[in-house]
Amino acid sequence: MSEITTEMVKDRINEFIDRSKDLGLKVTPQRIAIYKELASTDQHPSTETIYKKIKDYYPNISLTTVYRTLETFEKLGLISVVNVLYNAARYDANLDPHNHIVCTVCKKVEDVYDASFTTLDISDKTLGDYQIKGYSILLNGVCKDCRSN
Amino acid sequence: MSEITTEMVKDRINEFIDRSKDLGLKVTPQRIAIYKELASTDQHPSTETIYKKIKDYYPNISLTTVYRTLETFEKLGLISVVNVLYNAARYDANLDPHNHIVCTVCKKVEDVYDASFTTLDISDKTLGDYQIKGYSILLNGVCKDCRSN
DNA sequence: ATCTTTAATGATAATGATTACTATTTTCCA
DNA sequence: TGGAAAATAGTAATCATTATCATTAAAGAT
Repeated sequence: MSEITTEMVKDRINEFIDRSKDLGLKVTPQRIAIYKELASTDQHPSTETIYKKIKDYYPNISLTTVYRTLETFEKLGLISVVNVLYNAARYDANLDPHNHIVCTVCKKVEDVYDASFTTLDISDKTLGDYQIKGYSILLNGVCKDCRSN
Repeated sequence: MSEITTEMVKDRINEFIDRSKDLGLKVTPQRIAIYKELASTDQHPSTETIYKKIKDYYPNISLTTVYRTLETFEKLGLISVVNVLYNAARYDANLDPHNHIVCTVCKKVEDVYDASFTTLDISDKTLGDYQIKGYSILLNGVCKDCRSN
């Protein structure tokens, strides 16, 4: 939670290698480096950020490889994307309290009106160095259209 | 909630015009068109989608204008962005249940471990045509660094 | 109604993020 | 060890967004 020790990272890399073998993924130095960078931080880095870090000690790794590898890891559930809807900004003129559900396949977003999601008490709560302004809940699933294909 | 009637849209456009005047925003046909498109749908469209819709009846509107205008509206609170973190994919190797807080200024993302956010009961719930797989809560605020600048 | 100031727009270029393509290299199992 | 299949590197192409700047239009003052 607070500190990520080198021991913890080692363990997670070993787990990662085992899971890769189970999944039939080839274990390459690039993949280990990419997983290691991600497992060593709680900063939720972008592809570019990970790429730059690795470049320091693995100068000829390709940016394309980092993109492809993160996508592969994500599809297999080895890592997760913080922001599923990272492709393009999506807007909403409806300012009433509500939340959203996104189809993880086609990225369609629909409104969700559900009291149990709009009554979370975060009033005046302070987390770390943040004064919380609000929150949004994003449910995820696969829509009917995408299930039938 | 279910239907957006032309009456409702008219009302919202009138509100929009009033609020624009209050805010010192010039009321242009482009801005009305953009607001109208957004107020007429619950589809959470992208900039490009809005642009294409308007093109049909306003062929020489500029894509740049749509980008600029949506940003302006958002900054003034006339509309909202569904996905604050739309700039680039952000990854996480930590698969333990937790949530995130994002600084709306610098887009930094930090982990939040708070039982009240990880115990939402959505098990087996079905919403519309979705089978819910999971959910994520994104708190938002302004971090210490960004507040002091 | 016209003038004037100032903001908004349109067109295009530039940048940033991501994906496609392909020849070469590497993993890993027989 | 040898070879099939998968992964990588490098580059080009595409998609989303932002910057620039000359032109146009909104809105208050005359």
